[in-house]
Amino acid sequence: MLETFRALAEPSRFHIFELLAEKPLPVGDVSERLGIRQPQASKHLRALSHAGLVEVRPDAQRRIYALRTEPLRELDVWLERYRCMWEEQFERLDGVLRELQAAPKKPIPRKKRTKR
Amino acid sequence: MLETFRALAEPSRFHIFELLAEKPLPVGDVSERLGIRQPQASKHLRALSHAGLVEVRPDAQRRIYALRTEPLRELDVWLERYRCMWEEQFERLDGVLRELQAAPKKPIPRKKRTKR
DNA sequence: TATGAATATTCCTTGACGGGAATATTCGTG
DNA sequence: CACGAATATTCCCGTCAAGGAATATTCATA
Repeated sequence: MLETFRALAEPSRFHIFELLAEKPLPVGDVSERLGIRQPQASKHLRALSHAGLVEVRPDAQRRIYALRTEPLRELDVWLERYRCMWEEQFERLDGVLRELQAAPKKPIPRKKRTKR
Repeated sequence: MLETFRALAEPSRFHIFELLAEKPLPVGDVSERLGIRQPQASKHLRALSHAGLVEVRPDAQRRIYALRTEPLRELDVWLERYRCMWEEQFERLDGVLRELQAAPKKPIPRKKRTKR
């Protein structure tokens, strides 16, 4: 879970991941389509692989990288716990705002920010 | 999206997020229950806030932090694109393995890893 | 308005990480 | 078995982020 987040938090890796969503690609194609150098592509792919987000299939000297969606399934399972809070969220936010604006118990502070 | 990943990739922040899933808490309680110092708690909460994952409600000198699930909704939307690949994934993985083991076109390499 | 509680911010140091360049490795082929 | 293509690894460097300690800020209250 944390590994998944860490891996996808990197812009290039996220980009690579989405690129591989179309279809599996060898390292060369990835580096070319991302506009990054081959070593970086290899590094990022290794990171993604370490996180279980991609899998490798050797093809001669090439290595075809393809998506692995299992970590995403875990992510989905984790999200499941929060789905029930989605509608509730709006109500609470709305409620809080309403409460704050309708009945300000505290007097308005006179100190003003002069930062800008 | 990237911000969400980056924020939750940090163990302490992930922990805080899950803690706040139970109920909103002031900074002191967060730092105490996480076993981290107050300044770090404030910092992490600021990061989470910057990522839109929590919201603040002032209460006297205290600040009550509560979950915001909207980024998770975005995450869910993003996941949507990959859900259709979940069953497909198993078939493909199975297919590749079957193909590799049934008809190895390439001769088995004689170089053996002596790493271990 | 001085005080204490709760929280935020700053400064500092250190370790992790990404990019660049060079080099090593793997693999098919002649 | 030497060579070239594709990829991986290593070394170096600059940056960024996290933790620790100290300090600043905010707020209610007496």
